[in-house]
Amino acid sequence: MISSIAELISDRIGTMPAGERRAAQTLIANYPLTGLKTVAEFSTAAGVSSPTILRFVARLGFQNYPEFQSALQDELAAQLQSPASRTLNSASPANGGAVSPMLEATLDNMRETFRHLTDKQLADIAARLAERRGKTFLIGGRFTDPLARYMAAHLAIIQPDVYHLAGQESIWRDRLIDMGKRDVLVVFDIRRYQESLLRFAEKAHQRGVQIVLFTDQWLSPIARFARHVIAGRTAVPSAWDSSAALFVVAETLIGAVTRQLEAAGAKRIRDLESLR
Amino acid sequence: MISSIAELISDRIGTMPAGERRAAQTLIANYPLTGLKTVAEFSTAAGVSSPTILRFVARLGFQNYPEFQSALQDELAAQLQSPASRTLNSASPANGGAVSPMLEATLDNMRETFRHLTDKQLADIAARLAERRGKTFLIGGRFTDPLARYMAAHLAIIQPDVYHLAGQESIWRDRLIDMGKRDVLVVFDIRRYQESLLRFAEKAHQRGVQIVLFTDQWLSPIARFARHVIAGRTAVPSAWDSSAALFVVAETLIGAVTRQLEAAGAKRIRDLESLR
DNA sequence: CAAATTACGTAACATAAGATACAGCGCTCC
DNA sequence: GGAGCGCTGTATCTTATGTTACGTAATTTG
Repeated sequence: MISSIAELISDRIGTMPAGERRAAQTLIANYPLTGLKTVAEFSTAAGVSSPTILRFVARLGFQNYPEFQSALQDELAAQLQSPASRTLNSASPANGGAVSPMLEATLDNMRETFRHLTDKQLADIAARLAERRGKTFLIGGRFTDPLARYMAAHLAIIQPDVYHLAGQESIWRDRLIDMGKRDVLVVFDIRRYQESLLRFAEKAHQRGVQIVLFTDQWLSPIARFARHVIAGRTAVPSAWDSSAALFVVAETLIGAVTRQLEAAGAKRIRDLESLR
Repeated sequence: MISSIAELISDRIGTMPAGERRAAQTLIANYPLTGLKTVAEFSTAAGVSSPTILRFVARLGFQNYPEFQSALQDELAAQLQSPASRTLNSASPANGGAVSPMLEATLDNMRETFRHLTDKQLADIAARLAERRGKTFLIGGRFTDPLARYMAAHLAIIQPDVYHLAGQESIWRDRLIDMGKRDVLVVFDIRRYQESLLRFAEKAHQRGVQIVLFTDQWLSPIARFARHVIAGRTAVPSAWDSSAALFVVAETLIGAVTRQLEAAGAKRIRDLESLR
């Protein structure tokens, strides 16, 4: 079974004429980057003419050059998104037993998620959430609503005016009237994206509410209205998508906000304690 | 020092207008592949127009789009040649910030949690949950209730008689009357352990209910009554404990139960779809 | 050794890509 | 509430990219 283009090439390189073989070797030499460049660049890199390159990709079975490039990009995307295959996880060496591939995938998802997330982004979002000028609303979809609850439960302790929007759509909608420019709406929405959330986010956006979106790597349509977008990896060997990466980001944010509000928050926590 | 384009983007994303920010977010979401496609593809992926993409790359300091793509390719080439540096340097190398320790601690927690958890234990619990002789109840504490909800939301799809116990203590207590030997109660309880949960678990235990307990490494007193105990690591450099490890265990279990119920579950899911 | 076939490059072509000009709109700031 | 500014999208244009046709050179075969 031939799965990658590299394999396909080495499979057929024996039957190729000289010029095309040079093209093949050049591509393999620093795969797959040469293939992502233009035909002209590829051809000069290989020291052959453009038509030779085109005949080369035609021989591989592609209809035209763009199709060939798309295939390479897809392959690259698959590689970049699941480093699992190559990353011989150094941190869990003494693991003779087949520990859950689920765990491995989840750990990879988290690393990947944070790789695409800079400290600055997180700090910006934390600052926004810590800024006590307005209210904070949290809402989630079918499976992600618990994440919204989790975050709300923590934030509500360290600062006032934190509200989790639960229940029926009509209930949230009525809360829109309380929402304005100074407020923040945290939305969790992963595939399959929910129409109701989109409608709600749009209306909130129209009212000037700043939206922080937690979504998956394919980006919920709500990204359109969001001030900040956090794209978490969700792919795991299961029938369900994993929200674990988003959960960790949420915890990280909770920690960051807590740190920023330390002074004020500490007093608040003392006050809360004394209320019990 | 700004070394990668991803950093450059997150550095300037704050100063960008809405449309360009969407472009930036889309690119970061699956970096760098979107940037290697054509302007048209990039623009539709981001939901903006082509000129916005071009303005975006111009703002990053590139003369034109091809120059931008070349830069991305160079970066990718460097990455592909030394896969080791990928996981290390990542998108946030200069990590004076407090983000990475949080992630590292969380990842360690998960590894530790699973190290103390055998495949057999997980399989046993999954089997118990998949066994459709009785009902499944889920309940959680102040911060862990969302985990119970999350698990309930998934289990309820693949099998009947799954109930999340929410709201006031008196409400759960009344549900005890429906619970018996054939039933399973999943409890989430981490420090500071809640009296109310303990009381409830004890009564359920007296009625012969099988208890599956998610707790921290210090073990909630409910462990005394539990048939299965999952002890997750919770320590992170934050004012709060982390429930992330328990979350991942929960997801793993959801996956395992789903697999066991595959045949029956698939039919059930089809039936559900047809109800919409 | 000669003839035919295949491979390769040059050059012209068509197409699709990136770039630009401009107008409308929304937003912010008086 | 009004004026100004800045952002965004549509439509147009230009560039350069991929593609094809054709002639020449190399290679193989009878």
